[in-house]
Amino acid sequence: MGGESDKTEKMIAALKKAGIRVTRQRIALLSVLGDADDHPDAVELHNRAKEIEPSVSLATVYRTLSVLEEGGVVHRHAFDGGGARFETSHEEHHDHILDVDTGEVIEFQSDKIEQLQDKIARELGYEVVHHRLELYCRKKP
Amino acid sequence: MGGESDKTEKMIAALKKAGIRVTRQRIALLSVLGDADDHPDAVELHNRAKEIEPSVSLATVYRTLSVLEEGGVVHRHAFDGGGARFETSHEEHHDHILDVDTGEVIEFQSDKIEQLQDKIARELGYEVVHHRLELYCRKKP
DNA sequence: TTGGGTGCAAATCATTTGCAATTAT
DNA sequence: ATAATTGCAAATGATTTGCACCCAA
Repeated sequence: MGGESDKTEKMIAALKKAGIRVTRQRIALLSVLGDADDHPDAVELHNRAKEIEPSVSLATVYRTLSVLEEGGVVHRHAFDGGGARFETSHEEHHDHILDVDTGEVIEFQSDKIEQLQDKIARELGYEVVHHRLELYCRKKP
Repeated sequence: MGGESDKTEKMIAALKKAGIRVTRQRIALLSVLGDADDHPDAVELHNRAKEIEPSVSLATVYRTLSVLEEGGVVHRHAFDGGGARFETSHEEHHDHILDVDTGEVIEFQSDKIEQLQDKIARELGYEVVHHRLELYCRKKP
């Protein structure tokens, strides 16, 4: 009965469905994740979650993030510098541009690049399991 | 006078030119780096360097790798899992395929992908400072 | 000679884990 | 009831750093 958003409700339903216990601290974290449109790290998520549910510990944030990642609810990114950053997984696959000056993250998607990756791997006798493409960029003057 | 390879001699010359002191431990590390065709991490490089110069400490390996990286002599990669891995910088830029089963690293190069990256960034108002493309792959059956 | 370089041990940083207490089911 | 989940603090693993000694130039 909290004021969770639609996105959050869906994630909570996903947990229940997967037989994972829905705790106060998990609801807080899911709510924070659902609202975030940036790509926060664990400490930032902890700070935000504490405002909703002061009892959440950083350890639980880390543990829950791992559970959510395994469940496909969030994606973990290891961008250059600092710790891992997270985002709720939305339908379409995408890669990231990182503004080297501001740290801002922009998402983009390119079928062409994906196809070229597959082609390159195939020609070398491999198939791509997953990949990582990050463009560290600066705003054009 | 040592049994250093051509590659190693060049790196030593580069250090001298840059006014960086050429020490016993640095020669050992450069020699190990010159011989490596895999992408070893700091601990592995330390193990190999100790066989040439038993006095090298892991701290010095890390310190020297940072110096070499700043000097453009080596490249540091942060692949998924474990610590950073290093390679001597060769002329041509390239990206990496990582065999998820064996950990093996294969290099590849694609002008087409680079061009697409630039195009995508440009259309979003950015210019690419540097990028990172890693294909985590499995050998085709 | 002398300031940069080194080994060692202690300090960081991000993340994980053991354990006793709590709580969702 | 009872097994999953939690908070806390201590442990981990990779990397960095302070400091007194050492050695390349």
